[in-house]
This record gives sequence, C-alpha cells and structure tokens, in this order.
Amino acid sequence: MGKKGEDTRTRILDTAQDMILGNGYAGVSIDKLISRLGMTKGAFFHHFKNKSELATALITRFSDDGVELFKESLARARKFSSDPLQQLMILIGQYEELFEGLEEPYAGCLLASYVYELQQFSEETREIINREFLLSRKELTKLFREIVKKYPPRVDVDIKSLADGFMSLFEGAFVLSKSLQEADVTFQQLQHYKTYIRLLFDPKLAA
Amino acid sequence: MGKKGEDTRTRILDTAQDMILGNGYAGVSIDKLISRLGMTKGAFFHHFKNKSELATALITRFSDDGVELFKESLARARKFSSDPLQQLMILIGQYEELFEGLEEPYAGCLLASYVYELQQFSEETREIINREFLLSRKELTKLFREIVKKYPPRVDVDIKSLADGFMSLFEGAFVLSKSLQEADVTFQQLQHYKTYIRLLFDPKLAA
DNA sequence: TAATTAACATACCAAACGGTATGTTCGACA
DNA sequence: TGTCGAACATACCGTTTGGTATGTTAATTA
Repeated sequence: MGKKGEDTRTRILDTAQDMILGNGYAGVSIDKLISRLGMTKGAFFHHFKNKSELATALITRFSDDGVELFKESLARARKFSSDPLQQLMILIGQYEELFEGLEEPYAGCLLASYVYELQQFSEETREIINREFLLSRKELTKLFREIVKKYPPRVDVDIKSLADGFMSLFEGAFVLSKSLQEADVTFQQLQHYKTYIRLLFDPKLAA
Repeated sequence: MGKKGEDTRTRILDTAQDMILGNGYAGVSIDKLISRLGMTKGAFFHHFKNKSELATALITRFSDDGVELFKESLARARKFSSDPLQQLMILIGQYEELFEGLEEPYAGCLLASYVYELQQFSEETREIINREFLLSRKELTKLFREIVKKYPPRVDVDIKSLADGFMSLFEGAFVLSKSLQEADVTFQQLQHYKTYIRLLFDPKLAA
C-alpha cells in the first residue's frame, strides 16, 4: 500500500472513531461516514472489505495505542526512580499531563463504547478490549506488590482491585465528562487516585 | 390504560433496556425487539408512537429510578445516624449490598450507554442523564462539607470532585465488569472508595 | 514507455429499517 | 346485550442499510 492509500485509511479510521464515540458503532452507517469524509463507497470498500473489518481495525488500533502508552509510561517511571511508590506517582503523573488543562471533554474511550455494544462483536473483539485492562491490572498489581513490601499500608487493601481502579477511573470519568460537558473530570479523579495511594502507603503523611 | 396494557409497556421497556445495554440504542431495531418479545409491530406502535419515544421513556425511567434510589438511601443514612461521616458510610454500604455477591456482571448503566450515543439524542435527553449525576454531586458535596467541618481531612481535597468520584466509580466499574465478565468489580471499587474516605477523614485511623 | 496495479468513482441490489393504514379481538360498562 | 375503545395483528410503504459489480484514473515499475 502506497503512502496515499495509507493516509486515506488513517483518515477513515480517525473520522470513524470520532463519529462512533458520539453515535455508537451501529449508529454510524457507511453512507454517513463516507459523506463526512467526502468520499465514495468504492473508496471505502477498497480499504476495508466490510464494516466489521473497520470495527476490528479501529479497536485494535485504539487498544494497541493504549497498551503502548501504558508500557512507555511505566518504563519511563521505572527509569526515573528506583522506588516503587515514586514510580507509581510518576506513572500517574504522566497521565495527569495528558488530561490537565483540556479545553473540551475527552472524546471518550472506544473500548467503553464497544463494551456497551459487545453483543454486536465477536468474542475476539472482547479479548482485544481486555488486553489493556488486563495489562494494567497485571503491571500495576506487580508494582503494588513492591510498594506494599516496602511501605506497609495503613489499611488492608486488595491490590488487584486497587490496580483495576486505575482503568476504571478513566472509564468512569469519561462518561461523566462527556455527559456533563466538563473537561476537568478526568484530571480531578486522577488526583484523587494519587491521594488515595499516598494515604495508603506514603509514610511522610503521618497523622 | 388498563393493567394489561401497562404490563406490556413495562415488558417492552425491560426487554428494550436489556437489549440496548448489549447492542446500543441504534443497534436495537424495532423488528429485533418485537421478535424477541414475540409481539407484532402494531402492538409496539400502539404503546410508543415512535422509536425515539421509547428512548425517552427508557432513559427517564432509568434516571428516575437512580435518583429515587439515591434519595432513599441518603434519607435512610441520615435517619440511622446523626454523624455525617457515619451517614456517608451507611449510604455507601447500601450500594455495597446491591452489588455484593452478584453471580453475573451487572448489565450496565443505561446512562453510560446513551452517553456514548449522545449525538443521536436531543439535548433534553442529556439533561435527563445529568439529573442523577448532578443530584449526587450536590447532595454528596453537601455531606462532605459537613464531614470536613467535623473531621479535618488529613490531606486537602476538592470535595466536589470527591463527590463525583461516587458516580464515576459505578460507570467505570460497569465497563470493566462487563468486558472482563467479572461480577465483583463494582463491589470492590466501592470498598476502595470507602477506604479512601476513611483514610481522609476517620480520626480512628491514626498512623 | 507499456503494463500493471493501487486508488478511487458510479451504479446498482436485496435486505433491513422505521413507520403507517387498516384491520381484528376482546373485555369493560352503560 | 350492544357498543366502544384499548390492545393488539397483518400487510404494506419509502428510505436507508451494507455490500457488489464494473468501471476510470493515476502512479509505479518492469
């Protein structure tokens, strides 16, 4: 595939994702999509053999990007500090940067959008969605194990669900942010998550 | 409307909600809906003048139920204790009961489902969705103000976003729960929310 | 530069879509 | 007991849907 074709494919994916985040997958017809793209049906079906291939390409790209972002952020955090609690704070800090000072609410998470239409997709699609959830659960649980070992928590907590709280935070914040049309919801919830972690583990926070 | 008609209407709403939570609003056609209901088109359009009236009836019912549940839970909490922190714990405890020991993941929140298809709906629909979010924000912020006055927090926190965290928690947990097919996600996140609150305010939790 | 192919455009199709018009059935009630 | 309306059922309609067949054009590349 040449550069122009690659660009067009990307343009289709970008526009489709934007429309799906506001209308749902079933709510975005190919006719409406190509109309907004100023493109014909022939063009679309040259790049995707059917609508469900577009769906798969979209969720794969979104999930892969999310996984990559998480891995990179974690690697950077691991690099900048040798202390597990510091590492977690740096990790969260990087996500804070992404959501700090947004003008508009974040468009939303394609994973969540698909989750509320899961019966339209294959089991394979659900597995793609779960990749990011399970990766962050795995890596954060590992990190929390290190933290617990070094910093005895003030209260007994289950660290797997504590790890899940990170992804859960985004999904919840996005819903509120979109509906209330407030851009800062995600950033604020990230701050609370950080505060919770510090209250649990940070020895400097003495009563 | 007689009793039988009322029953049928409720049956339509129940089935439609169940299907929408797995396929999205646009993903549920009237044909598929009536097919699963074992009912004809004439029957459906006798109860709803068009599909968007069904959409409005559904979200109104869901939002009203949520609002009522919150109000009742809060009233009960206010009744059982005069201490604001205790009241909050009782409130959360009532939601914990709803999600404790679930066999299957919770089917999901219709508000969230609609939020990811917001462009298909009217501005009025968004306002209906926001009712529950804004009510819990308002009431919980009020409650947190009382708590802060009585129990100086260990760390400075923004109480409005702390209140938002409650609704956000459910929305996030539902997404993970549905996708991972794990029933206990919501209950676990509720426990973390409770722990966070206690770490912030509970004086008995001395370091 | 001729051949080939990627990158589109045009025209069309059957099925599914939301919705309507016109029935029928049956229980309440005067 | 007759009638009237709520509660459905049947048949149909125009539009939209995802998808295909068959073009045309422009860029590689042999």
